[in-house]
Amino acid sequence: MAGSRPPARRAPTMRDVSRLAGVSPMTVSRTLADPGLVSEEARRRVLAAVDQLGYVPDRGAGSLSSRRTGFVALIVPSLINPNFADTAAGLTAAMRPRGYQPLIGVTGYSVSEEEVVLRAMLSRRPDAIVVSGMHRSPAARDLLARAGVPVVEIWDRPEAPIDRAVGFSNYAVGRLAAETLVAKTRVARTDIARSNVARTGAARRTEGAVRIAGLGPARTGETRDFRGEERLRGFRDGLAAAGLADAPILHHGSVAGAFTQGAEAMAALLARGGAEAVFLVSDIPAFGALMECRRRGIRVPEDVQILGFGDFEIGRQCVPRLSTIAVDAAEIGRRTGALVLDLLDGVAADPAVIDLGFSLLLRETTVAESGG
Amino acid sequence: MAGSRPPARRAPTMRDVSRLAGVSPMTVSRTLADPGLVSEEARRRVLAAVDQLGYVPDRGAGSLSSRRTGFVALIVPSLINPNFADTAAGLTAAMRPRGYQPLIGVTGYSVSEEEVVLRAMLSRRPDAIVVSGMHRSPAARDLLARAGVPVVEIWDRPEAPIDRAVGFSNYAVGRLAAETLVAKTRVARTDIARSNVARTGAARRTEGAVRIAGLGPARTGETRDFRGEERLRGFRDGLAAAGLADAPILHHGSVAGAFTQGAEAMAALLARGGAEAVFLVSDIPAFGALMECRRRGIRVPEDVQILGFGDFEIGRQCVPRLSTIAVDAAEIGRRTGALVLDLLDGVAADPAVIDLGFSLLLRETTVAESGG
DNA sequence: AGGAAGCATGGTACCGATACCAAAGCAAGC
DNA sequence: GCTTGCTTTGGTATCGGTACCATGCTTCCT
Repeated sequence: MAGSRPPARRAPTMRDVSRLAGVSPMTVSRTLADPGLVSEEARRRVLAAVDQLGYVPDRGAGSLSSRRTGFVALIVPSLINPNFADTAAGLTAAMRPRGYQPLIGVTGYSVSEEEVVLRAMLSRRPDAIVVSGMHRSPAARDLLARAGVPVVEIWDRPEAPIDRAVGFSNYAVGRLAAETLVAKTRVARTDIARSNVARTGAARRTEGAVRIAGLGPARTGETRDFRGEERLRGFRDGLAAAGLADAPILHHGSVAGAFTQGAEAMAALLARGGAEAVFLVSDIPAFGALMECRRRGIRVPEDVQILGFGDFEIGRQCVPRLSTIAVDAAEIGRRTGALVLDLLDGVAADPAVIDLGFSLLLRETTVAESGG
Repeated sequence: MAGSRPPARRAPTMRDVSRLAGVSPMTVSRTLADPGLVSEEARRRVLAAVDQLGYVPDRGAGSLSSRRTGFVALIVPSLINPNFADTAAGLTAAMRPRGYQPLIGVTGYSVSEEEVVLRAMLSRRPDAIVVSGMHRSPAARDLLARAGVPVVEIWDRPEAPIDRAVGFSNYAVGRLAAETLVAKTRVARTDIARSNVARTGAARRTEGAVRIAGLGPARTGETRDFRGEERLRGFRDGLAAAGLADAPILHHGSVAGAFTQGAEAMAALLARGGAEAVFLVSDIPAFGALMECRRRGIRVPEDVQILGFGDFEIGRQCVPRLSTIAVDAAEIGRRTGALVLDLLDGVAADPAVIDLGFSLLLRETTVAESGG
């Protein structure tokens, strides 16, 4: 009958293989771990026995003895966020050929949950730990510092890393966003003045205070998007440096359902009088904001310019294509994987902090450079 | 200096805790596993020692002895696909409160890779295995059947499950898609005839053969999206049942970069004369197709109706909102988690195959029911 | 020829927890 | 008072591998 399992007869062990092959268990172990150590003849017999029995080694048992588990803990806020999914995929791809298995822990952006997840990971004795961001509870930081294995903080650029870091400065992303929108607003006004369009909205925009807004996560509550907050902080500072200290910065709620949050934040901004240009801390809410504009017949970029962050696939595909500040999420994963492998091999030549940087991708939700 | 780790002094063991607390290791073990078994006094002393030493039990060692690892293997084609990410999140949420750790394996839709990943998982001796879909290599199926632990196939509705299954019939989804588009095409023609619009394209559509198309994955190659293929098969059969056996079914390539694939497939379809209505096997390429239409000034749903699958967040947010056939990906994960817990507790009351069904969500990329 | 060095193999002692059984301590029942 | 049974605790073996050391044999060198 479907649904029944064979009575769980014990899986064959190395001892079973060794008996069948007529060698000692040690020879079986060596054959599987480093075939070069055993004779051609022994290897042949062992592999035949492995095949015949369908033997799959128990790495848990091996780990206990060798004190290497082959696990790499990866703790991220969410797997739904394509950025972290990409990073997880990149890390996995880099490490699986060497037999490492990622242990993925998801915190749901919760500070307290990170600690719980971290404890669960540590009980599996990972050979290395990869965590996102640089902000965490003191207890969590302490657990990491005492873990006795390589620790890599990713997706940020800590001043004082616990051990290593692979990422970029979220604060600098925000600064660049501010500078970009300040410049683009100037371009837009020039274009409008030059083309002498008599539309009310456009006409109004060529005079008066520059209106640039930022939309990002709230800085309170149990769930926190610290990296988004950093970008928003950099953005605010960047605007202040350009003399726009009173620019509206609107905060939306929890990071879950980010599409909707972007739409709602944009609606709130419009209710407050709108803006000429808006920075959103992620492409996901930026897409939501873009769609909100479309629903209301607000033209992008003519009426409102939109700048996102992350270079998500969705921003490349939508119409108009989203201008964004790009980071290579998969590369963060791959680079972290390579670094971890080096550290585990004792070949740690890299600097403590690897800054992968970011790049500005001006597409269709910001205005083009003023021609001539 | 940043980047240096403390010399990896051995982590404290249960023995260290027992010495500090003045009890035997067994009492420590019991305190942690089932506190009700030890006296108030002993429990207090043990917990204090645990706290003082920062002891984290080694579950690998425990597993070896108890023959329960607390791992649940989850093998999916991709984590980038939000559907599987949602399912993974749902499964994780359901199982973590009971101390189970998901071991996520990603196959990249590759048949041969699934076998490799499965072997890697088996070497960790998971207490249960969850795999997506029902199509796999004979060797992989054999490994699963002999694993000696509960096996749950998800995201499909196998006739002969290896053990258990939680999902829905992808074939039936395709049939429903066909029926839906046949009906919707009739509605659209009626509307157009009634409103007497003189537009060339519209006029042409009220006569001649119904043109309904399907866009989905190729059925060859090393990477296969079997579930998408099933939906497309059901769609083709559904059209044939409606007398449209010669409807164009276009296949796109690898499942990676599905946004672009949808756009390209739509472009190819338009090059072949277009269609009145199109079914795409996932919302991701459906969104790509929708944007391709927008780039070309083709109106949706007036000129082309689009129906997707999956009810992804993106389809809820985009303009126009995507009509789709919805499945609850997170619920598949949660339900699977609950089933696995029951099986591990020996409370297996559920039927071998749990069909969660699906539902039709008619939003804005298909025409509304004809008024009156 | 004698000894050093290297290769292939095996034996033994763990790794750090839990299962299982034994036993001590104590209260209740006759 | 002694047995019975429950609660609480501890000792010992073991889970399935690998580290480490020892051994037998061959090869090569002086």
